[in-house]
Amino acid sequence: MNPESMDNVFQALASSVRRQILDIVQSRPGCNVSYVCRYFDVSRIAVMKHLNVLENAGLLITEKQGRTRCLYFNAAPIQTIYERWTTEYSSLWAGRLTEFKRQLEEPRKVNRD
Amino acid sequence: MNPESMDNVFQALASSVRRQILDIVQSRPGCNVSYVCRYFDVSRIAVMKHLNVLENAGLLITEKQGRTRCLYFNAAPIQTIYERWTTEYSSLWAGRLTEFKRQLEEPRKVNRD
DNA sequence: AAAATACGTAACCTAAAGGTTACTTATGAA
DNA sequence: TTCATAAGTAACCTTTAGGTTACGTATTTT
Repeated sequence: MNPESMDNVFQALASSVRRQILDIVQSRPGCNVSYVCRYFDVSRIAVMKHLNVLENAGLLITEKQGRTRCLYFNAAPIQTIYERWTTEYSSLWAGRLTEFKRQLEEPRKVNRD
Repeated sequence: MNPESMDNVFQALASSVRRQILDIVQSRPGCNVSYVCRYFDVSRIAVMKHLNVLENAGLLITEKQGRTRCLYFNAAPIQTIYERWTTEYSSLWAGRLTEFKRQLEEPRKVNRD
C-alpha cells in the first residue's frame, strides 16, 4: 500500500459522516445511494461526494444494477493499514509506550510509506 | 473518545509528512522542532503547523524547556481508536467480510460516535 | 554585551474540501 | 407511453488546509 492510498483511507475516515455511512452500508450490504441519503440532512449530491471519497479509498465497493448503484463495505484497506501499523508500531499498539531510542546519528531524508 | 477528536486523529494521520514526523519523534523522543525540520524541504512554519495538528490530535506531547520545545510521541489516541474499531467492526478486522444483514426496518438518524 | 539560535505570531496566497442548485440521463412502474 | 425514481454532471460558493515571507521574542553561546 503506497502512501498516497494510505492518505486516502485516513482522509476518508476523518469524517464522522463518512464513518456513519460505512456503518449504514455495513448493516445493509447492497443498499443504494437513496437509502444512505435518508439518514442525513445534507443534499444527495453531498452524500454522493462522500460515497465517492469512500469508494476512492477502497472502503466502498460499487456495483451498478439497472439504474441503482449497490454499495458494499470493504474492510480490506483498514486491515492493510492495521497490519502495517501493528508491524511498525507493534510495541505501541500493544499498549506500552516504550522509549525505544534508536541511535540516529545524522538526520537524513526519511523514506517511509 | 468523541467523534470530533476521532476526526482529529484520522485527519492528522491522513498526511504522509505528519506520519513521517511521528516516526522521527518516536525514534528520537524529546527532540525539538528544529531537529524535525531538518528532515523536510518545507519551511519551519509549515512543519510547526503539522506539529500543531499532531499535538491537537493528541499524537504529540510537548514540553517546553528553556527556548526549546521537546516533542514526544503519544500512541494513546491510536490505541483508543483501534480498540473502539476492533469492538465495532471486530469481525471485519479479523478478516472475514461477514454479510451480517441486520434487520433495519425503517431508516432513522444514526447516532454513532 | 553581542550574536546566534529556537520558537512563535501575523498576514497573506492558492488549492482543495464540502456544501449548494440546476439540469441531464437512464431505467422502472402505471 | 407517460411518469416517477435513481443516479450523474456542471457550475458555483465558502471555508479550511497547507504553504509562504516578514517580523518579534526569549534564551543560549561566545
